[in-house]
Amino acid sequence: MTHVQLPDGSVKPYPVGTTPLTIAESIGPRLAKACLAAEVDGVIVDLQRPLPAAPPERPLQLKLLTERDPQALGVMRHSAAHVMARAVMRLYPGVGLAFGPTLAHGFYYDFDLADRIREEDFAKIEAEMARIIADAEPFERFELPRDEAMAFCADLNQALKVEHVQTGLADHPTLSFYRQGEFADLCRGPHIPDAGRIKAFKLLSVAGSHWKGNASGKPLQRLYGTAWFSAKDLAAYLAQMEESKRRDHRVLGKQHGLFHISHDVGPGLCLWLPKGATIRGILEDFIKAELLKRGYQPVYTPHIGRVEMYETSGHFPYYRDSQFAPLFGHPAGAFVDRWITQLETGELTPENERKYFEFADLLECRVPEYQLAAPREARLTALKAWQGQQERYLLKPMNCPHHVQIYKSQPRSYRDLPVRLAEFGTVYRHEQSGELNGMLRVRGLTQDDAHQFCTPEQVEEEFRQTVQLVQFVLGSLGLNEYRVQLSLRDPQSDKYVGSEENWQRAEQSLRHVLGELQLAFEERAGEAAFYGPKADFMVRDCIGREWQLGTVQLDYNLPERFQLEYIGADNRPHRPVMIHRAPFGSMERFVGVLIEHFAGAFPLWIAPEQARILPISEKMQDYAVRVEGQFRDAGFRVRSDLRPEKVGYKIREAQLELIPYMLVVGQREAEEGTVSVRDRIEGDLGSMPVAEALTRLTVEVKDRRIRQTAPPAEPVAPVEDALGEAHEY
RNA sequence: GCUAGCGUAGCUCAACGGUAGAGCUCCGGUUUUGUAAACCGGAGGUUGUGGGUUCGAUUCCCACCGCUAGCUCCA
Repeated sequence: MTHVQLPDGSVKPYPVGTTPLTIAESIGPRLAKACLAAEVDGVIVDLQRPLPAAPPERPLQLKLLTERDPQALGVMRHSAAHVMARAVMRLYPGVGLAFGPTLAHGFYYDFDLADRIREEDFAKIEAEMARIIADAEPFERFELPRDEAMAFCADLNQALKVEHVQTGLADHPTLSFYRQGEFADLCRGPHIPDAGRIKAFKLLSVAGSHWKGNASGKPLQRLYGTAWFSAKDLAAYLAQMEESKRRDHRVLGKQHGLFHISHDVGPGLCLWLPKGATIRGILEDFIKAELLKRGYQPVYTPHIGRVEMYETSGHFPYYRDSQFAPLFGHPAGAFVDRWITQLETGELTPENERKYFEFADLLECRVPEYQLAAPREARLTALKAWQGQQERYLLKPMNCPHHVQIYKSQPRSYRDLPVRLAEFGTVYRHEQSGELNGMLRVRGLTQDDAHQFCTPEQVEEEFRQTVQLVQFVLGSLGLNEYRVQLSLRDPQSDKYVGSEENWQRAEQSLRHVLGELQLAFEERAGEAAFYGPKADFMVRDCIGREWQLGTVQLDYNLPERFQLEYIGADNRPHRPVMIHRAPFGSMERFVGVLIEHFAGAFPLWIAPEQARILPISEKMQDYAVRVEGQFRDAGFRVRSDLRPEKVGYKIREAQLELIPYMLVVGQREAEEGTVSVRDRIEGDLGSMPVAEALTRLTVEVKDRRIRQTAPPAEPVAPVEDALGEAHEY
């Protein structure tokens, strides 16, 4: 017998091998019909999956999943991926199947296919899918031992699946498959009972991908789709995608003159236009004031630094590929650099080496110690010695080494700690061209950076305060929904530096403080920086999209590498701990996210132009200018629209420019000393004395009030990790 | 960087082998205006760059630059 406990708490016995479906039927036919899958002890399974034995004192926890459960949505989408693959196989015979997992809002399937799938082809694939769904054939699970499974995949001509059974699933003695009509696929499942349960779906896009996500792996075509339990849900999702498009910061940034990326300056290099710069300046002032209150000290550091310093920090060797090339003082600098690299990797043939040697002379790079007959190590030493004597600078990819030098510039006592050095530091990173995206991913960015140097005992308190700062900062901008990701190292990987002990200590501290602050956080292995673990703030915007913004990182490593010290109470030198943190992340990215979050309609305290004075006719110009002066004197960013246009035209324009307040002034206002206030959200608020309007706006700024122009519809919720590692097979 | 698609006036788009067009913006004029668009006129282009095919290229081909989506990456 097995014992099953339902969500209402009741425990009932059933014969072993009973399926969730049978149980559902025993409860009621309507439920049985509505069920899509079941959750047994937290694991989602097929309705037809026999239940294992369980004693009455530890019954199986069974939850029957219907359309109301988000997990069921994930299961259905995975089935939709199978349906799509089946349709593609019918239309493109010989297609190879890779993986087809679910996503937060849909699914994809990777295909190995010589023909190019284009968006024009979607209609016919969707039509084929619709046929398959109309047939409503069941998904049937079956299992095979490894050898048979491999032979089965080979028979189906699915080479990638065979490879995956051999490699990724090497430790699985038996493998499961799902069959649906003529279509069978290696798959962990689970699936919905039959394809007829897919009520609304749509193919979204096609793009390239690689086998097993490896950039050098076999190129595949990835077909993206989404599926829902009702046409209404699908429509809501598509509407949200439209909304994302409407909020695109690149479009709004251009429209409202916030920033510009010029072909002539270079890709990924952001030009802040006056309005964008105003927004950034306000945010910077806001942070600076906050840092002052919290004991930070401002510093400024140069945009370049010696390569050797970044070799010490580890950034240069680790991130070489995504940095701008070093600036060499000697014309042969880059040449010698390549020479060294080739010598080190053994790529250099004796003949080429002779050429290098001759060419070096032409470039007036004289290395007398370099002997072609000498051992390789000696030749390398000679070249490196030459290189060491030359000027070699790096555009700074990180601020930390510079701040470390400031820490080191004087002896430090434990009484001085924590030392908190803050700088809006601009850094340059040569991001891959395909990664660039408006302000969200750029090659030159300014971090609202700071480095805190503290004693090991102070780490937790310092970390706590820093997390609270990030919370305060995000909250001030109306970004109140976020989750914290605790990014830890991948114990398998060798990309991390530093001792095991320090890593454990650092990870433990972060975990402890986050727990204490009662912050919901999830741990992610393999996401840490190479020098330490970090807490990343994943912020949800008003239409439900997540952005990684602020970050707080713990670092026991750089202090080690740079031999940082402070004198302790025992009068002996000790090693401090560093915290790297940036509440916004980068100004570029943060402002980009804010543009999308507010759809360009910034709250009054941030808006580049807070109010515009609109005289009814040219006769009221003098009064308009006088009012403008009064607002400007009170610290507002205002201007007057003195063009000889009708007021309706001026209002329309100001409204489209998302100016928070319009102050209409005509004959009446001029006589009474009032302004007619128009709010961009509420519309006409009527006339009021200038002083009253000033107070109104002043309060709104002081409270940093956030009023959305158009409160967006309830975001379509993502299905989180519905099937975990389902794509593994 | 990879795969695919795309680069036409300041912006949004049309023309797709045969003299490059519209709306908005901009400029000039008329109108002196009361809460989302007054009217008239004008200017604006080496069709991303460089080659090639052709009598003729914005259109077809190649290379480069850039943009977009996705992949990979993100200190």
